[in-house]
Amino acid sequence: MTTDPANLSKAAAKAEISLLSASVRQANAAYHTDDAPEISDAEYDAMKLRLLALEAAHPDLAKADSPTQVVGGAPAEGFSKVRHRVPMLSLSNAFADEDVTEFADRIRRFLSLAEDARLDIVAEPKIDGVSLALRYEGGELVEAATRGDGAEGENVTANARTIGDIPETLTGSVPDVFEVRGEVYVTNDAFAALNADQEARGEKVYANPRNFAAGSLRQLDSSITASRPLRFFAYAWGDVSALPAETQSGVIAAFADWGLPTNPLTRACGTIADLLAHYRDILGQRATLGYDIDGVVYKVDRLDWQERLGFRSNNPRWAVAHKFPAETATTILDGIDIQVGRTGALSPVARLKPVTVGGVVVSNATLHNEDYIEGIDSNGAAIRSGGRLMIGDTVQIYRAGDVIPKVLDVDTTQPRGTEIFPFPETCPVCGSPAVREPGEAVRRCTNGLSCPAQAVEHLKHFVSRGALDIEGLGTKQVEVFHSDGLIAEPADIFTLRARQNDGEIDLFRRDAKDRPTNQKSVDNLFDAIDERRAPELARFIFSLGIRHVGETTARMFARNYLSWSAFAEAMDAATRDPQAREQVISMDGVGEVMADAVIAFFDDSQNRAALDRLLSHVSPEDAEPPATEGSPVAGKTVVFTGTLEQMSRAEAKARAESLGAKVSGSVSAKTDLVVAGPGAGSKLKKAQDLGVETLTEDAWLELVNG
DNA sequence: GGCCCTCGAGTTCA
DNA sequence: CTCGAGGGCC
Repeated sequence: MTTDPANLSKAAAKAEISLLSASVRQANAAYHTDDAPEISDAEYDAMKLRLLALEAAHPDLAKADSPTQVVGGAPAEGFSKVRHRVPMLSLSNAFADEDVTEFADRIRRFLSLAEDARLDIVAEPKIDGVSLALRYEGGELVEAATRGDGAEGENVTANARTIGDIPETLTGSVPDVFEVRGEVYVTNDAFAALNADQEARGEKVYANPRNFAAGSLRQLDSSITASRPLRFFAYAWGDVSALPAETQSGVIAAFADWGLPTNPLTRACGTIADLLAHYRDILGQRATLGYDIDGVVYKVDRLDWQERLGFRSNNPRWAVAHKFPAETATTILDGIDIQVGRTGALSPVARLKPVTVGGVVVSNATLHNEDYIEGIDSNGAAIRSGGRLMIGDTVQIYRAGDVIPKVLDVDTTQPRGTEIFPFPETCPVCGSPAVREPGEAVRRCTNGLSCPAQAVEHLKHFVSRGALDIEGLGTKQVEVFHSDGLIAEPADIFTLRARQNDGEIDLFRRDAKDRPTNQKSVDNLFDAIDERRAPELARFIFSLGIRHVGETTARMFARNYLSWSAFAEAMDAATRDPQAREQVISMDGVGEVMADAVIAFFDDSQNRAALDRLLSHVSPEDAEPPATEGSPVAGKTVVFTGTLEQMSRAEAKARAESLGAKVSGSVSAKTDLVVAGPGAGSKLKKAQDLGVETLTEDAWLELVNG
């Protein structure tokens, strides 16, 4: 029986506090380092509550370093994060047979293979579950992580250990470090039985097996995970010290030898015809497999080719997911609303009579733009048999990629709606004219940041994950702060603390929704804001919301100019000097449209004023120069021209950039190196005229391969 | 001028 | 996730 904290002597309280602090700290460490909690969450919570009570009764004994003072990361608040050493990327999709043929053609082109060269491809069912990365060291399971956003996932090791299919120890000769990747899923029978059980007990009912698997894997109490019949298939790998084979199929075979479950329908195919036949075979077995699949995954078998093919920004070039036709549903188009985006784009959204598609109730669907409602694409071709959408129409919808609801077609067997939706020619938020530039699909509000909708979307973009990523300042908070007049532009975010201290504003509102409800959360927010006063250069450039400048382009600018001042000066110069503008355009990946968008941004006095206000609170960090150690071409500007025989242009560019070189499209005095294959013309001549060093493809390969 | 690849900006629901 | 558009090559 525990004693009321207030009745304890000072000495007894002090002793208990020190004992509990040590236990809580130990539990924290055990949880974070190896994710094998030595005590249950309930015990942990009880200890922490007792500690809090003691400290409250004896404030003079509460130490600054008490575990109760540590913010974030406590087990009760969720899982610790795991950074993936090799990113967990998604796959590009194929829907039609032709997409698969194109996939193979693209690979042949990239590798410069003959059209009839043998290209073995492994096909396997795409399991509709949750991706999981399992790290084995010395053959022992040491860590399990969810995919998360691909770069960082959650540490669910304790839960993974409860899954029968996942071996604690691998058998046979396993490399020192081997990160196995695969899918956690649940069989349809088990899902139905357990969901019925959940319902009978009045607990959460899951919409579909995938959600069930995801929900089960993310239980904070791993005894709950243990009670769920989760299964696992291994099909890929991440960080490894060595590979057991030279082909995809060889590695999968090794997985099976090591005691990992692999999918029995995995097969290497020598021709596209084989591949498509296997696809149809799997599609035919779909209903009787006993677990959900949503397509077939194809991977290039040879690992040396996989390595050469490499990655696009978001997915590997050597794999594709051939998706099954999506499930559709029929409902009524009740109306169309217009949303105004960050760039002023007017986007129509369909309001639908709620309907279940693929286990989820859908009541909205994107309609993209004016033409889409009319039933035509950007070339004016019909995109559906029913023609223009009318309010009241019966429509067929599906979830693109099993996620985004879309209108597929009008059900013309049903009575048609009668009301035409007149697409507005003024902004529904601010009333300014909304114009559609000739040749463009989108109609935009012309009021810029003076339009409240654009202003608030701009703020949301500024704090979003790829931009400044301010914790505690999400979509909801930005909306409320904006409408309550606390922030009008990004700079205002950084004066919140000062204005609060001066009593100019009061963020703290116990009654208002989505406003901080206590001093602690206000302070946390201020701290999170202060943490972003020196943002990475790339994030800062992206956060400005310049048209055509997304995450990738911002990163490219940052890599190129390395500091904010260099970037700003270059853009500034380009507003006055046509030659400086040409220099911007000469960057690989930047053309006239992008360059002019950035230049126009810097040329606008309102933007400049807002930027100056922001820069009085924020100092972007200089970007890291690329890793140049041992690279013979670091920092050099390289141009490829002519036909490359041993590698594709894309491959050459990726390789050069990974060695710290800048790849440009045109030759100038700033060019250090021109790599010329056969058939090189004007660029080679210009290089020779300018006295720029030129290399043959062979010489280039020798240089970079050392 | 046309084709292919990539990026940006829009989107849903739990 | 998808569509439209920009950039670069042929």
